[in-house]
This record gives sequence, structure tokens and C-alpha cells, in this order.
Amino acid sequence: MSSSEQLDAAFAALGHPVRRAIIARLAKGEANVSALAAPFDMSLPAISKHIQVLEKAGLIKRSKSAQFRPCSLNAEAIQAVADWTSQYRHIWDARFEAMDAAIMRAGRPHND
Amino acid sequence: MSSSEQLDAAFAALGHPVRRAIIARLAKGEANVSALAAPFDMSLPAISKHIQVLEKAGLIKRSKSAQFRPCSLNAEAIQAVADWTSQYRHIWDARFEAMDAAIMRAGRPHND
DNA sequence: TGTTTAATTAAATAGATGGTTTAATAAGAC
DNA sequence: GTCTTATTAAACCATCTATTTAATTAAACA
Repeated sequence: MSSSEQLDAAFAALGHPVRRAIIARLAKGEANVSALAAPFDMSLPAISKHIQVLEKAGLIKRSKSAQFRPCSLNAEAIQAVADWTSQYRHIWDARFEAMDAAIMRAGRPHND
Repeated sequence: MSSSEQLDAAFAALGHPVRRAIIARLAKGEANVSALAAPFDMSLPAISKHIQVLEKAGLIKRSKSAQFRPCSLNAEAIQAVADWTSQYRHIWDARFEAMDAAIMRAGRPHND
């Protein structure tokens, strides 16, 4: 999978509230499928599918322990998303710089 | 639209390479639909719809000038995405901190 | 007024997504 | 061996997405 396809999958996966909630839960530590499903009023297979979407997107990793499949976050994919967005940091930084400049002008005694 | 729904829409919108390319183009300055469509081997209606997806997600803003509809980036929505991801910064920062610690130990004369 | 340019809408269609229920599989526990 | 727990697979349905071609709106131009 190309890095563009990887980003496609990661962004698309994060575009669902249940999947973002699963990521939020996993940020606190690894958990198995049933534990991840518990907060949701939704069938277990539905959650299992959401987890598969996150896994295919590379956002989470899975292991095996007896009949459990514990999930944990995969830092790299999440960082790839952060990297993409931070590439546009100057877009919103520009607003703050404009504000700072305005404050500087307002603070200075008016000699203009 | 709730802030969760806004994030849903923004992430989902960014989960398509054409739409990310449009964002990249708009980062260089505003452009109308035909100009945005030019680099792609795709019909104009298809691009028009991608632009509508970006607009509904709040990622871009549009104005009117004669028969043109110039598009420009909306900093706030892009920042909302960046804010969400940066909330998990500690996940990948942890890796760098571990690396830094390892380098510190390696750099120090071995008294262990 | 009629033509060109810019963009959207409509209609059709193929394929993906999100959810359900009902099995099927796999690994302990007794 | 059978029972229970955890998870996935299969089948299915409704809705959404991505794209095309053709028709439509709207402004500029001549």
C-alpha cells in the first residue's frame, strides 16, 4: 500500500465517531475486542468490523493471547496523519501572527 | 452540526487523494473550480462534487465573482483536525523520548 | 439576441460502508 | 469431552460514495 493509500485509509477510518472513540480508549492502554465494545450500544460483530478498519488503516496493531485479541495503538500511522496536517500549520499560524501584529500596533504609542 | 460531526466530515473528506490534493493546491492561494480540476484526469462534475464535500466539511470556503466560484482554505476546520491528532502526540513522543534516553545512556561513559 | 464560458444539477450505475442476525472457529475451564 | 468465552465469518439489507454523460443555470461578450 502506497503512503498516499495509507493516508486515505487512516483519514477515512478516523471519519467515524465510534472509531475515534476506540482510538481514544486505546490511548489509555491496550484492550481486547469485548472491552472496546462495552461502551457502545452495538453488536459485537459491528465493533469487530470497526476494529478491522482501524487495523487495515495501520492505526492499531493486534496480538493474540489465549482467546483474546488485544489491540494497541500504532504510533507511526497516527503520526503520519499529524504530519500531514501540520504541513498546513502556516495557514492558521498566519491568523495568530496577524493578531500578534495587531496587538503590537495597539500597544505601541500611536506614531502613525 | 456538532463538533464530532464536523470532525467526522473533515476526516472523511481528507480520506480521498483528490481532495487532499485540492487542499494542497489551495494552500498556495485561492482558485476556482476549473483551475482546481485542471491537474486531474476526471470530469468537472466529479471535481465539483469533491469541492462540495470539502465545503460541507468546513475545510474550504467559497465566494462568488461573476460566473466563478473561487475556493480558499478555512483555517479553523484544518486546525480542528490538527488539534484532534495532537491530542495523541504523547503516543509517538514516547518513542522519541525512549530514543533520546537510549542516546543519553550510550553517550555517557558506561558506569552501569 | 445569441454564443461562449463557468459551474452545477440530474440521472444512472458500480462499488463501498455500516449495521443486523445467525452460525462457525478457537482457546481455555471443568 | 463438553461448556463457556472471545472473536470472526457469512449472508443480507439499506444507505452512501464516486464517477460518468447529459441537461441546466448564470454571467460575460460581441
